[in-house]
Amino acid sequence: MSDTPTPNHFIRQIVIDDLAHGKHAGIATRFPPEPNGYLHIGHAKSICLNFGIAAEFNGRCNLRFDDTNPAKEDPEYVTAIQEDVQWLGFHWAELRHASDYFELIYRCALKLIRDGVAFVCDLSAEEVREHRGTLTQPGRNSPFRDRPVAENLDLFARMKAGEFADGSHTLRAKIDMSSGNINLRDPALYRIRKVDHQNTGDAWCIYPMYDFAHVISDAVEGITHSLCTLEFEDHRPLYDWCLDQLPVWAMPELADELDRLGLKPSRPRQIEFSRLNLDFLVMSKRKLLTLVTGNHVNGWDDPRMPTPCVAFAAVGSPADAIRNFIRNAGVTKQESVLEFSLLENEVRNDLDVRAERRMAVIDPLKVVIVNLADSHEESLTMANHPKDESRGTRSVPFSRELWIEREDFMEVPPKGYHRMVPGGEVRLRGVGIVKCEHVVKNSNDVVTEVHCTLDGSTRHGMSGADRKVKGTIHWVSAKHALSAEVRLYDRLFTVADPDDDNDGKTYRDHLNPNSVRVVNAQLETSLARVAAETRLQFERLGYFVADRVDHRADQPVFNRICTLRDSWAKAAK
RNA sequence: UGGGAGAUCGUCCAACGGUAGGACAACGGACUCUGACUCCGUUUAUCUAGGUUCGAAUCCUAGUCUCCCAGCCA
Repeated sequence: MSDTPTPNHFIRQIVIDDLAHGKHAGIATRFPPEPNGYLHIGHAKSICLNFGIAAEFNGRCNLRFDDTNPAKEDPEYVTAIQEDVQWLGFHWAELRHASDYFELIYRCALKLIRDGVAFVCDLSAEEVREHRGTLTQPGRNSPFRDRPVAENLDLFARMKAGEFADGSHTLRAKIDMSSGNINLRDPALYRIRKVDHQNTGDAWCIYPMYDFAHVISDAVEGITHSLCTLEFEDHRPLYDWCLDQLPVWAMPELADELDRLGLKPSRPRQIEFSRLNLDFLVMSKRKLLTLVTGNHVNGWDDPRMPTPCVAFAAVGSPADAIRNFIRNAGVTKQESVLEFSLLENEVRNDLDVRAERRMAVIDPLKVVIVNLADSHEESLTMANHPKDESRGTRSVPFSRELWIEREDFMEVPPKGYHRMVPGGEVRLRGVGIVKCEHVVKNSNDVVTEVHCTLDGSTRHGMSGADRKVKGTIHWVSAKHALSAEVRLYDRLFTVADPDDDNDGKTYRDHLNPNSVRVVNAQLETSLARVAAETRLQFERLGYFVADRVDHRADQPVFNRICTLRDSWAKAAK
């Protein structure tokens, strides 16, 4: 979609160099989510990176579910994740599961045992922890570390056969209990979990750990560049150890299974990059889940959630804007927190060109044009887009009584105020210049009506129409107005870093009580005809989208995507 | 006190021994039938200290700060 050149970054450069040196015939990447939750905008970076690199260099990118922990996973998430990837505009070469490779991974484990570099350990989780040592002290060998190969083979077969209880045995790599890198202190490769798996059912009761399954999955799929986030940096030595021990591209005992699955293995390289973080948001799955279960938001598709497909689609952010935002954010190993305004900027840029304009009044105040007849009624023709004639025009009914935005009138204006004031003039968008002649108040001194006269010589198309006035305000004909529910969303948290609990407060203490405001708005009539999910600009207010599920012609519901930039509000504050 | 990684405007990203540049933000101005969009301008940065070099963000040395790791999670 973008016509700007792809910005370079260190991973892209590695790929370019690898290709230039003939290291690979073609490049292959993968996006490997665990189906244990919904994706959020942080994942979108990985999606854009992996699929983007593959697309740019005519490679392939698989969508692979890293489903090695059946207790936490659910098919609901595998469906949702696929939708997210597609919503972002990407297509996978193959849809795979790590669980597709359980047989291959099992045979790899067998080789490790035969080669004397893996053993069955009878230690409990607690005991393993005690043997592991600490960050500064080396661990101690398991008493089962030197079991003979035959015994390991037998025990591992019995683990697989279901003879042992969960947690009673593990298969562990035999590496180095004194390593400064804790991942190398004889890490677990397999554990027993007698639970059904969302993809393989009850076929297995032993499941490979991430470190073991992921590297083999990468290798058998022929992934050339295995891109992951920074926290896996110190797993890389284990990743490479597995590759050294298990040249899956040259293991005869894997041939039939590889063939069955149509796989062509090669040696992958792991490269780490920093996560995408946004201020005023939390990203951890646990915290997001709490927001949902604690009813702080209305479900995973609440527009305030940082989830890409469900929430961004719900709130109407175009996928293009998300992709541009991520492209502009770059790829580095530096940990960073992006300002939310970067995202908003992309959304506004995108919507400014694509969204048609309409008028809506969110906080109505009655205006009566006293020099028009009671029965006055006409139809004005207004452009749908100020910079794109091809978007056509629409007719907007105009009559004697209108709604304007309450904040567009002030009895005692501050200096610099360009809108309607007693005795002052202002332009009604598409109509002409009106002068405020009189104000009606109720017993509480609240303004209930503003009476104006319309200067006929300034009507649209007349010679006086060019006369300058400071302000132009939007309006809706009261007689024709459509009453509608409009949901005004704001940021979910009041502080830039809700995760910071140094002051003793948690992210829950920083929830914005006004993150959503539901109002009854008055819309121009044409808005009855828009389809759900249509994105529009309500002039001077912001970008809005017709709610994908709740919007109906007879009962319109719009969500605010974001406001327009408002330099007056800023100056007035 | 172990292992791994990272430090450039307020924020993010460039600069790969040769003028520290861009985006966003902020500020000022122009334009405007959206206080939008657009346009113009301004402010602000190389973690510190040494060294090498005609020349250092970049190379070397020594510090400092930040992040990650002690799941049979990923």
